[in-house]
Amino acid sequence: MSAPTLREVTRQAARERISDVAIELFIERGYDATTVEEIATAAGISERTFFRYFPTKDEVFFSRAAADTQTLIDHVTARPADEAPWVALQAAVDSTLLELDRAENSDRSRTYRTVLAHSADLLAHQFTRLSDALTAISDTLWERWAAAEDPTDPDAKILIRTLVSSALGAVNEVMSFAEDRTPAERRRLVHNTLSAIRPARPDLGGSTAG
Amino acid sequence: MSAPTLREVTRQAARERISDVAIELFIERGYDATTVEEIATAAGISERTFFRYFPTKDEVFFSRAAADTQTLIDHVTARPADEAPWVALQAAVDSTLLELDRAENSDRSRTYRTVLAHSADLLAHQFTRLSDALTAISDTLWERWAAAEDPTDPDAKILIRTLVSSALGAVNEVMSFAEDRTPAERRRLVHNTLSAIRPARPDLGGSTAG
DNA sequence: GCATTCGTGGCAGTGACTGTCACCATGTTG
DNA sequence: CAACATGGTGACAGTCACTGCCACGAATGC
Repeated sequence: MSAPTLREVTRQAARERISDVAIELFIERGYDATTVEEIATAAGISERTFFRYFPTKDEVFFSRAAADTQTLIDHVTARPADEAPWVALQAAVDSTLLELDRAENSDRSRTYRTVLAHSADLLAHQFTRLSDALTAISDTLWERWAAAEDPTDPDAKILIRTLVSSALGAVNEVMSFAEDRTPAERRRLVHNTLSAIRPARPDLGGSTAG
Repeated sequence: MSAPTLREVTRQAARERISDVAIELFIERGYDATTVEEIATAAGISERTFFRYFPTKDEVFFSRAAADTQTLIDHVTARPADEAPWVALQAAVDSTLLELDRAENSDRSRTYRTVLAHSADLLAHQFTRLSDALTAISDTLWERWAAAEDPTDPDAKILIRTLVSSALGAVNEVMSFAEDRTPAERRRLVHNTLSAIRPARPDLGGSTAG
């Protein structure tokens, strides 16, 4: 987009260095047991400066871990605009999982999940992040649906939200409770679960498989 | 059950008095803007004593607001043990909504939702509470299913979890985004949404309506 | 009457933040 | 080159949720 200033580049580099150090500490001793002061000292800065780079302690974790939900959002956006919401969503979930299961990605995300699972605090914030993703995806799908159908329909938005909620829930459950399965197995589980859902109204995208 | 000690009765009374005062303050000036010290002072106790009655600040809120999820759990438990998971869940959701929509209940829960919606912090904890409910309900349904079918099936537990996740998600979405509808309308929305979900496997409870 | 136990308040401390200020290294301008 | 504005930084004090510790007083048990 716009030319990044020297300052912006430096700042971004600093951010990454801090989060590298932080995540290393999180893995080593857990999120809760790591203080911001320790992160700052390990990164060679003061605690005050840490908070100039990250608004909260958990942001330093999610700055790296949030890639997954963003990928899903991107894949939804990449779908053809005239596709029905539920069809687009299913396809986006499929292709997102396929992408995330690639090589080095899965190592990284397994590590993050471990850190996440050991901190109730972090987990709580993860839920609100999922909730934000739900809103982002639902809004995108709703706008597209509204352009083609009836933008004044009062039920559509909420029905779309529940569909997205189900999809995110399914992915989250499988990722959390089927860590030991192969990526292909996980994808199959998610796919089967989503296939069993047929939107309450055909205009939202009834199953194409009859 | 067991005879409540005099101490237990006094303690419970104190807890209720504190949470009454606290929730009044939350409504008046918002959750985040209310400090524990203010609650304690208003209740005529010290801050230290407050934390002997409630482990955290949000607990004082949820001690009153958690009734809804507990009602759902109860209704699931009340279902016949041999009923398929998804059938039991749908029925439990229906009857729970019916019960919660009764008279004075809905005023109270609207107030709570208002407080909740204005605090990101509180909302995050609400999600973890929903997650706990998800686990409780899923465990109950799984145990029943396992007794009748195959307890060693590796997929069952996770498939049940995704079903419960969808159900809770649907209820949550409707309650959050259809506040302005009539209770009957909300129940219809939830019911329709859940009817559109057919478990990936018939043993988990395919729709009875063909 | 005395000891034990329990509920309470006071107080100090921790950890995540925020506001303020002074310092210093920039880069800019005359 | 000197005066100046700009922005990043650390030090410090303060807030708020929460915890551990101790001492006091009141109810309880023998």
